[in-house]
Amino acid sequence: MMPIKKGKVRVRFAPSPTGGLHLGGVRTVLYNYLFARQHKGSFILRIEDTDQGRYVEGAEQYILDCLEWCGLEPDEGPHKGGPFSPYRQSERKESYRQYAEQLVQSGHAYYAFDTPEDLEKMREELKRPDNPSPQYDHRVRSSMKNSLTLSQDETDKLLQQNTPHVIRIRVPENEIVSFHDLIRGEVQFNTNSVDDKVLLKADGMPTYHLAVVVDDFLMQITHAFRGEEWLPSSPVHILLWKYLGWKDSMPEWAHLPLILKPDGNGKLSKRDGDRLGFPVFAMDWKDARTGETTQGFREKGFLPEAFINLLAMLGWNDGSGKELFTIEELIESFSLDRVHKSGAKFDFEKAKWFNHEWIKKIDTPVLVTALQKKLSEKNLSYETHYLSKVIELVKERCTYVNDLWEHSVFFFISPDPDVTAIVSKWNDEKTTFFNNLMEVFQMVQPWDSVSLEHECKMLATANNIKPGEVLLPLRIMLVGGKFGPGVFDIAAVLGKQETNKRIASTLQVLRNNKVG
RNA sequence: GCCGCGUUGGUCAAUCGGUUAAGACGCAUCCCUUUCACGGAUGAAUGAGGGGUUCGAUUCCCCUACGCGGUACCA
Repeated sequence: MMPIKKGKVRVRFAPSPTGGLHLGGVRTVLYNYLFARQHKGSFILRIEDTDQGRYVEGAEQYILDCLEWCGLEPDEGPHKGGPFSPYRQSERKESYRQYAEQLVQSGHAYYAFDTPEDLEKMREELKRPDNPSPQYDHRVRSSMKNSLTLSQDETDKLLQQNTPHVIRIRVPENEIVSFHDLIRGEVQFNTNSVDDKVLLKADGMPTYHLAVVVDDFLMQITHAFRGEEWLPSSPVHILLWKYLGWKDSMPEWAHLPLILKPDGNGKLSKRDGDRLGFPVFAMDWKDARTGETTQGFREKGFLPEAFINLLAMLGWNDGSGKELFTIEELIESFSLDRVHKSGAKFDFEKAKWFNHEWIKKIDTPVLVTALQKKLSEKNLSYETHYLSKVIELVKERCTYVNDLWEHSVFFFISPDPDVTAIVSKWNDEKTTFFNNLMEVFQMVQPWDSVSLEHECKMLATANNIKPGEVLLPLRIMLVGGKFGPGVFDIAAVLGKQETNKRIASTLQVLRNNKVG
């Protein structure tokens, strides 16, 4: 059993506005959500709606739509408020400066007046083959223009003149920062390899480093889950919790393994999806810069249940070999100590398998609704009862929800039978047989698959025809080609009138064909 | 370069010192189905390398190799 902090569990998800909700992002939300639900806690959505200081149109709505589709409803968030409003980054920006100033007062941060050019010059001058990217750290800060090297008067003067400046954390020399990660155990860093990260930018906006710590503290977050790419900056965050005097309120950390591209290694990116032909976003994602839209899992025809299921299994399992989980079962059995340490390559074939399984498993009405939507696009309308029967027959052959239509068109539109496969073997005996079959079908009671098959085969035997010789023709008459579920199942659903109508019309086609 | 994290079949992975090293996806073959799928059966395929510790290491420790992540006034 995982040691849980005292007090109510509070977890948060804080997506950036420019990335779309990709696989890794959704998995992070999912694990947050599962953990919160399991511990009867709160799942908080804190949204970043600005990028480089500019408001990103539609970012918030996109995130909310994705979460809704996935069924991962936050308990607190920008759209529904909560005790720690506001939940939008753009509405919180005013409050960060005081915390940065507080750190300056206590000696754990300092003002830095270096211009971007100064920084570039420093990096260029200190660059060595064995140190290609020099950091602004305890070794170099003494030779830079900041409140540690300037006198108090000079500093005050620069501040009064509104000289552009940032506030940087003053990382101590040669100290060990260690913390416990719920997934990785004890993790240690020597502060000598940690640089003096900017906390407050020249435009007055906080960097992520300051913002997460302040926000997590103010929102009383108890458990912080994020991608493994954040592990290297965690010592900065730990130091901030300590220097702000909040060490006792620091959340438990969990750095989740990365989701990797299927070929080669490396983090999965949007480009990999484009390149390899599969979605990486939960829903269609329109890139604000290029105006390009990339297809999402929803639009591709994935069931949210399947999407959630496959994502949950990418980095976690319950140890029993079970792979199909409902969200309730996931809440029940999820545990952080069974989350893997290493990244998992995304396998789209396996993702398709999950969806296929879920299409077979999900309640028919869900699929009926999906099919109805497609039908209304075609200006067709059928009653639910009929659609349910159709879906029962075709769902097991569908990988995507969108396949339902293609696999069932012939139930709604009379096919144009492709007689090429049967015309060469056609003869008068078969014409007679099918004429008789229509008469037999007219009488058959009850109109179900078993009776139809029985009557058809009886008639064939009586006419000295092998059943196999008439089965393919019958299929082509009813569905138009060599595909689809069992012929008699199809006939049973189509009904007496429609079945006979299709037999008759194909007979007509064959007659014309012969004449022609 | 430095710092950190990781390494069981092609992929996802079980094993928490003793197993013929599960299972799933994919692949191959066969069966079922007088279509196509579904389904069933079978098969090929795995502990990065080297040292320890131990009666015994895939499992614990160290080194090496490899991979990934970070090294920004991006997140």
